[in-house]
Amino acid sequence: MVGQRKIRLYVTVGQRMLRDSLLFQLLLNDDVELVGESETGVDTLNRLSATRPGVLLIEENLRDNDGLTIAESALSLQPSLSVLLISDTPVSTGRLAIYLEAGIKAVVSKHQPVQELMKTLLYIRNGQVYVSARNTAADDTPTALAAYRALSGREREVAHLMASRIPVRDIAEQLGVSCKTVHSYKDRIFVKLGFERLPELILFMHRHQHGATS
Amino acid sequence: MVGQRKIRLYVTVGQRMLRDSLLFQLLLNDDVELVGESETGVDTLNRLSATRPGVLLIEENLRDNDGLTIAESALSLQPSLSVLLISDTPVSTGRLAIYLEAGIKAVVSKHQPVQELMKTLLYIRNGQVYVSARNTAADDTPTALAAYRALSGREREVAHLMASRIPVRDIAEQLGVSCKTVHSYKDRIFVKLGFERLPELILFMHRHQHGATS
DNA sequence: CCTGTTTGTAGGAATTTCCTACACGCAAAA
DNA sequence: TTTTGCGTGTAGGAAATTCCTACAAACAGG
Repeated sequence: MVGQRKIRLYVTVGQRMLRDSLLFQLLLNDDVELVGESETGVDTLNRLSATRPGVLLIEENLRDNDGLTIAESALSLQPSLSVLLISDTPVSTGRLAIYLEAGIKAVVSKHQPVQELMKTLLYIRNGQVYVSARNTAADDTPTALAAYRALSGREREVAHLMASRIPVRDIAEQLGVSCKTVHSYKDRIFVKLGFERLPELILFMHRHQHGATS
Repeated sequence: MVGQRKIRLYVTVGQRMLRDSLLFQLLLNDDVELVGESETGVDTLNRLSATRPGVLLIEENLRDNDGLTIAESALSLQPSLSVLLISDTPVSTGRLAIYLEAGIKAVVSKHQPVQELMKTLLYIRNGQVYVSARNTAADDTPTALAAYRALSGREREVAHLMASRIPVRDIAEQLGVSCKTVHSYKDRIFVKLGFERLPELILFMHRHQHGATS
């Protein structure tokens, strides 16, 4: 129901730290199967036929070459490949058009939240093109913010407590309800905000004041 | 026993994607409390006194200023601050000396694995200086690799299966042991390799061939 | 041969995740 | 105004996970 087969992912990102942290995120999703990774463009092209990825996640600026160029070569080698480009700067409409023209399925800028990357990845998994609503930076979590405002009172309380790392059992005690109930809130909050785990909530709450305890 | 109080962390990283993904990692640790984040140096200095962080994680190259300069200003404002600099390039000994001279507690390069960041953060939490064994890149996971070789046969089997995302219950079945046993292996593997969750193992296994299924 | 460590195996308790349930209240529809 | 329906506060169950502890057989030294 979720989607289709696993995403055979190849990642080409120069800096280890970024590559690692993106991978740690992406690999949390069961549907993502890492088939290869490189730091450079040529290496990527060399290993392409051996790894046969379904999606290539590639940085725009590689030290040996332009990600776009590499992507084009990769596409000619394996036309079924879905390429997701990670650009260093927000992408203008004009530039986006060039990318799409080249056969790239989506572009995400490094100025967008990580979650965008995962979302985009899921969208393009089957070869569809995906143009993010707003790669012009400016507004971050419009969706999540709206969703937050839609939380009920109780849900907000729990969200706030959770973001403060108060253990479920203590929250339950403080609110005078059972742990089960708190878990229910937790589930609902996560579903409503579209989060998967605590750090996302912590960060989100931190970024949006989220007011006082009560 | 673990350590001391929580780490009041301030993060200054320009690109949202990197900042987010680092934060998601760091916030997985209960001891890390995010007190603030900025994209720029001046903003960081402005918010310093209001947030009173214990550790400042700051990029070397900020768009408005040099991370080192900002760090120095921050240190003069709040001498107790532990600064952890994230450099874009591997750090030479000479450069390291300059940094330490300036009062910075540690430097991690973007070419090092993310885990280094967390490790370093924990080390410097109380103001100690921490010089990573090898920021000269070259060898990645020397520790983990050695640890991997030290795994017992059964442990390797389980590690391999887990890295393939085979569910615990299936692994148990395949090996003809109880789920509990598989969990024990899992625990031991994670302890031995120093990992915290599955993506780390998956990535590690992927990077080290680790041979066939059996 | 005695002893300490590793390895294969597993149990228990507490927590978490993922669902389902259900009464109540408010709101829109009829 | 009566009905129908959705959101909200509350909670239970099943399965999975985490974190410990246990323990016998194998092995490694001394």
